[in-house]
Amino acid sequence: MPSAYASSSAAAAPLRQRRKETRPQELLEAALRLFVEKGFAATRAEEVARAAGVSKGTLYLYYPSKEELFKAVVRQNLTSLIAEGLEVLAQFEGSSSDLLATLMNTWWDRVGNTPAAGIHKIVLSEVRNFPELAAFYTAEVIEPANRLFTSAVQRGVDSGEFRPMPLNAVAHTLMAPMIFLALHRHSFGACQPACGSADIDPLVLIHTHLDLALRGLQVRPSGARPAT
Amino acid sequence: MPSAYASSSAAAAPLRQRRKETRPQELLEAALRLFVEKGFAATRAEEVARAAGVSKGTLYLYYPSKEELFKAVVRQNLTSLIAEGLEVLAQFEGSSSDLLATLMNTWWDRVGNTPAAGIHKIVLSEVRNFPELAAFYTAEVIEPANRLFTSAVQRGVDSGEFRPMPLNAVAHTLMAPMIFLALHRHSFGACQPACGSADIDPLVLIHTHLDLALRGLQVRPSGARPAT
Amino acid sequence: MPSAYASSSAAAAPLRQRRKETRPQELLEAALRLFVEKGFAATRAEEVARAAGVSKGTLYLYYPSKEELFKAVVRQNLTSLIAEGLEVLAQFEGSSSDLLATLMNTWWDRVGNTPAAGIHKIVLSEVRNFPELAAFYTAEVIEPANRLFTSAVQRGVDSGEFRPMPLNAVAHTLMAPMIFLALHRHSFGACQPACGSADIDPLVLIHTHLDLALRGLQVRPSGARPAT
Amino acid sequence: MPSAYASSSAAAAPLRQRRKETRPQELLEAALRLFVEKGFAATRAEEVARAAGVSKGTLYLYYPSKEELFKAVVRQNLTSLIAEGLEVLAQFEGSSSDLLATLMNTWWDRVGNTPAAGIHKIVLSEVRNFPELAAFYTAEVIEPANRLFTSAVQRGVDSGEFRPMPLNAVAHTLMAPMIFLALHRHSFGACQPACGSADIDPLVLIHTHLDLALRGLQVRPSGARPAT
DNA sequence: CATGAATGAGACTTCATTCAT
DNA sequence: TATGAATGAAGTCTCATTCAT
Repeated sequence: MPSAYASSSAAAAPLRQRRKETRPQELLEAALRLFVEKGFAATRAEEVARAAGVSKGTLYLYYPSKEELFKAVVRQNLTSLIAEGLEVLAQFEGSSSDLLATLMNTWWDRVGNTPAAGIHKIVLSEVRNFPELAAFYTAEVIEPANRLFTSAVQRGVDSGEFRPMPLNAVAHTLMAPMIFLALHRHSFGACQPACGSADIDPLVLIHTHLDLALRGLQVRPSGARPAT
Repeated sequence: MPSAYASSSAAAAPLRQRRKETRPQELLEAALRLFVEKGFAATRAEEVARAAGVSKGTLYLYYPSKEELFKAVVRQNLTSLIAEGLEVLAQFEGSSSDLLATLMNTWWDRVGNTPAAGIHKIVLSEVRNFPELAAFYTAEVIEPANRLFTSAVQRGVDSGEFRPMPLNAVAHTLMAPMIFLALHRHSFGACQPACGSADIDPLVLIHTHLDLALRGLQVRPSGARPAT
Repeated sequence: MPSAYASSSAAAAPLRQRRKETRPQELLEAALRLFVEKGFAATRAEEVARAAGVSKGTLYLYYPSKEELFKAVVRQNLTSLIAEGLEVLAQFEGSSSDLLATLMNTWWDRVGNTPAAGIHKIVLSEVRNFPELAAFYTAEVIEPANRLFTSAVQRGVDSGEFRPMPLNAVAHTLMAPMIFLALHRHSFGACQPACGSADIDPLVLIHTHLDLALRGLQVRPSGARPAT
Repeated sequence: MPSAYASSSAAAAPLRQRRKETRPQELLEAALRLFVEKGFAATRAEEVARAAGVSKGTLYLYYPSKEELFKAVVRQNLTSLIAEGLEVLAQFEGSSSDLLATLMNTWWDRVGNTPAAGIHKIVLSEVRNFPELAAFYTAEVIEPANRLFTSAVQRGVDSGEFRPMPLNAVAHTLMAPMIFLALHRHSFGACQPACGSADIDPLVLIHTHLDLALRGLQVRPSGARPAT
């Protein structure tokens, strides 16, 4: 019965189709996790494929080489990283202290505390072997993040809320403790519990860091309290 | 022609020099440089040997495996690091603000600004593949450094100079910006000039960071100025 | 020219044949031959692979190490050996002298005169470097073979056909000349013709050995003649 | 004081001299033991040197290569092997049965039960990688031993004591059980106790073997008993 | 599209041999 | 003569990549 065959294959097609479209995503997720866990070189192509539920050959159907897969992982995770931050800044109304507090807490919730934070660790570890990624990552992640925090600080200075200080250095100082914590959680933190600084409570860290930094920034630190 | 012979033999470096005493040091130096540059996995054993001016086999005369070489690099560059800081703390006389400023500047001069700073980057990148290294590094580097800064802050709190705050979080916040800068200089910073946050002047960063942090810490931040 | 294409494609053997089913057997055969010829250590893994018509990597697809390949060779060539003899013993009807004669002739046909006899030579040569192989080979080959001959002699003693004698020593004495001949053929015998005791006709040896041994064993040696 | 120096160096010289002359012997002994234990390929040149109490370089002062050392080991141990047997045969007076019994017991005491028996195992294991040894060993050891036993049997046949039988096959049968036992003791026997046929008592074996073989050989086996 | 058997360049490591001391 | 540091060819094994099915 031709019609029966036709309808059955027609029914199956969408599933295949959907599969085909989600494959890259599944591969990138598996690759991200494994690259973060074991590093680029120590992760075998077949491991990634298996973790994504496909065979070795299929991986190469979507990415021509392990290196290209690596770059794709970085690129794909960058778009989300960037989108996160810019959203927040755009429509914020309130004091600049509250803005910084919101940025940090949001970053931690949406990036630092998710597997995506591992992306920074991989890039940090591997850029020297993938020079082309450097400019890319700098332009797409580091610079925007810098601008984000720089702008937030500038906003506070303009309004008279913050003391005037070297913006780049301040932005760096504001971001470093959180990113550094995320880095450590993806390296030392993965071993024994309480190994390294993994025993630091991220929320306490953010609160304390804001407490310190805002008091340091504010012209009149008296009443300022970070909003957690 | 005697003179010809003399000059030629003077020019020809001996192919097989016997230098058991200095070899380990030379190998460790070459290994440090290459591991920091390319990562552990991407550095071939023979490269290290050649960089140290010896053959592949000679490397294995001194270190039984590439992994042990790596551990030796870490160990050698750490022993001195730890001692430095503890000394400073022990004999310091002056305000705790000045103590923190001194610690940071010293760290930058002796570690952050030397190739040894690259060690932290390698360890961060590779530690998940070397579980035993994790415990070692945590015990020998991370914990002592934490204790060092924790003690310094505690000293300030005890003397009434600093506000009481969560010590671990404060210590982390104090160290992160500097170490993070060092990490970046060994990854993004090695590519194009002014790529990443490599364009931040370390001295400005330290000064600004201290300015912020001390003002945040101090009970009476009015007159406090970091000593650079 | 279609015919030209056809003939040329028929002549060109496919470079990458997929034959998962038959590969292990081919590899084991090649390994047996080479190990017997050159010894375990002197045979390179790649040689075995090439001899089986595959590449180095393919060998490791089927056997995780050269040592495991060696063990597989031993196992494969042994399982059948043991079964053979036990069967013969089980269903034999006739005098014990005839049983011994049959066992020896069978062993020579199925083992001594086949490449499998070389196995004993390899194991003998290499066993001190493979302690676990020693236990395996002893349990799977030496002990069963001893039991086989011991039982056959015991059978003759029980029926009054043979004199009572130390069974282990008799079994050893019965097997030694044949195995020893096989050993020599795989060592000295492989060099020049008529080198060593390779010039001994195995059939004459077996006949003579049986003639001697049975006459020695039998209570009434008068009429006994080995059946060749 | 020149005289003091002179006399002291004169006193030391003989020691050195003696040392120099015993070195080869010490090296050969160490090499024999290690080659028997681990095989030729698995024995490192440095091991041999250390076992002989000298450094790696010194070994090469006496033997130009590991292969030559191996050949020297074989050669040196052959001369003694051969001498042993020929002596015995020459001046024997008594029955041929007693002669065979004497030959076997002597061989076991002087060869089979000494480390020198290991020589046969090494040669057996390695001849195929050292073809030049084959002819040498055959001519110097195997053939003489064959002649020795062949002659003894011939002697018995000539005197009417033994039945006429194929001499080569009889000689092989007579020697095999003892040599085979020695081989096993140097391979399987070195592992766990009671591993392989190592649990056979050599004296029981020889006695039983002679009991069997002589009874098989003798025209009138009635009164014959091997003299142990 | 998907598979996984097959490939082979390349990495780590060993060790026979050399040679400066 | 004796040493042992140094060498580098060679071997085992891995794994990114290809391709017949």
